Amino acid sequence: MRYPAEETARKHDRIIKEASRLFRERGFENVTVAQVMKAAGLTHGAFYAHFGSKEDLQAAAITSGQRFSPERVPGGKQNKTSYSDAYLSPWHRDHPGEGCTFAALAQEVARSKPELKAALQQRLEKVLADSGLGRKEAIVRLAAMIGGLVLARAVQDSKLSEEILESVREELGSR
Amino acid sequence: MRYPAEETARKHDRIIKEASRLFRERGFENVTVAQVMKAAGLTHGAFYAHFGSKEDLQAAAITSGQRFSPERVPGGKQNKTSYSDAYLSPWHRDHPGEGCTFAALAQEVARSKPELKAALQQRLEKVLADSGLGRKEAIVRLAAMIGGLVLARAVQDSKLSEEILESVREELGSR
DNA sequence: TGTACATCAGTGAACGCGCGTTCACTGATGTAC
DNA sequence: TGTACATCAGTGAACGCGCGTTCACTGATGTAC
Repeated sequence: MRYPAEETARKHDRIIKEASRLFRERGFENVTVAQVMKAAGLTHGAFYAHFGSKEDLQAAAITSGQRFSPERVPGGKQNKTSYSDAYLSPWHRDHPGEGCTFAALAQEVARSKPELKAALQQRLEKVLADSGLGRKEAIVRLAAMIGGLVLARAVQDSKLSEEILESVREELGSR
Repeated sequence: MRYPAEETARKHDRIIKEASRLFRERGFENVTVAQVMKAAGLTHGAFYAHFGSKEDLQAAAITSGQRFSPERVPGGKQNKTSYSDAYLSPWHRDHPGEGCTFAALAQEVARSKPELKAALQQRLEKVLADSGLGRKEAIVRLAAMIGGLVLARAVQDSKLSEEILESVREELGSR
């Protein structure tokens, strides 16, 4: 049946939001269209009323997914914690679904079609512009944070994981 | 039919080598068992005479895959180019199959079973030990290199990609 | 040293399952008159 | 304002394809005697 236009738009946003979360959590390949739709409270058949393909949804998730913010980290609302400290926190490591898109999906994007790379690039340019730092410094600091977080997530031993986070935290803090 | 033991061992190594290359190039999920076996000059049915499952092969590829080395970069044999300059070269960016395992597969490993994380961790410890640097400095530099390379691979515009590589290269060079 | 037999890497067909996508159908909304 | 009809988001079954894995079979190798 037909639904009010406003309600449809809300559902559309919900699909993107849930997709963005699930994709970061498990990667594009490990999330099915049906899972996204279920998380959005719909059935999978309705998906194609909103997007042309799963790949279109991936692009929308990269473009419109919410940004990582230190305020999301528990205890991070007090402005004691710097951006890099929040980024390299155990909480961020353990919650990729609520975290940085680059640290979660960049490698998959690197193997994907130009459209996805373009979406990620646009997001990156925004992050660099909003950093309040010089362009080169913003790039270098972001690279270190991403590399550190990715490594911390990929090792088994939590001691080593903490050591990685702390090493990069210290390095970026002492400037 | 039965084959000489030595020949079988050579085939086993070839499977791991080709898998390691293909996995880094396209990611675990985008490489099929049949493709690996074909690259190794065999048919897919023989795979289970060598490995218990695709996941076992992933672990073997991480453990035994060849390391990235500056000598593999064209023009990198002359010791003019430092490790970080070779790592952050356009050649490395464009040849993930011959490149760093962490920059190619760490995000997928982060979402995988403990066995894969353990394999990656072992590899990481070896890299850190062989770096000839202090532990903290080795971690920080590696994180920056990985993050830089991953970003450079994930954007669409080659100008931006070069800018990322150069920014991190400069940063790591000036020490 | 020679002979009989067990082993096992390899082949290629087949199985089973999951996933992206399609499709016939529904019925409230929005529009034309 | 009221009525008739077209629209289209949503449902759930079904399709088609690819992939990991299994299996019956082959035949040279390696072993037991």
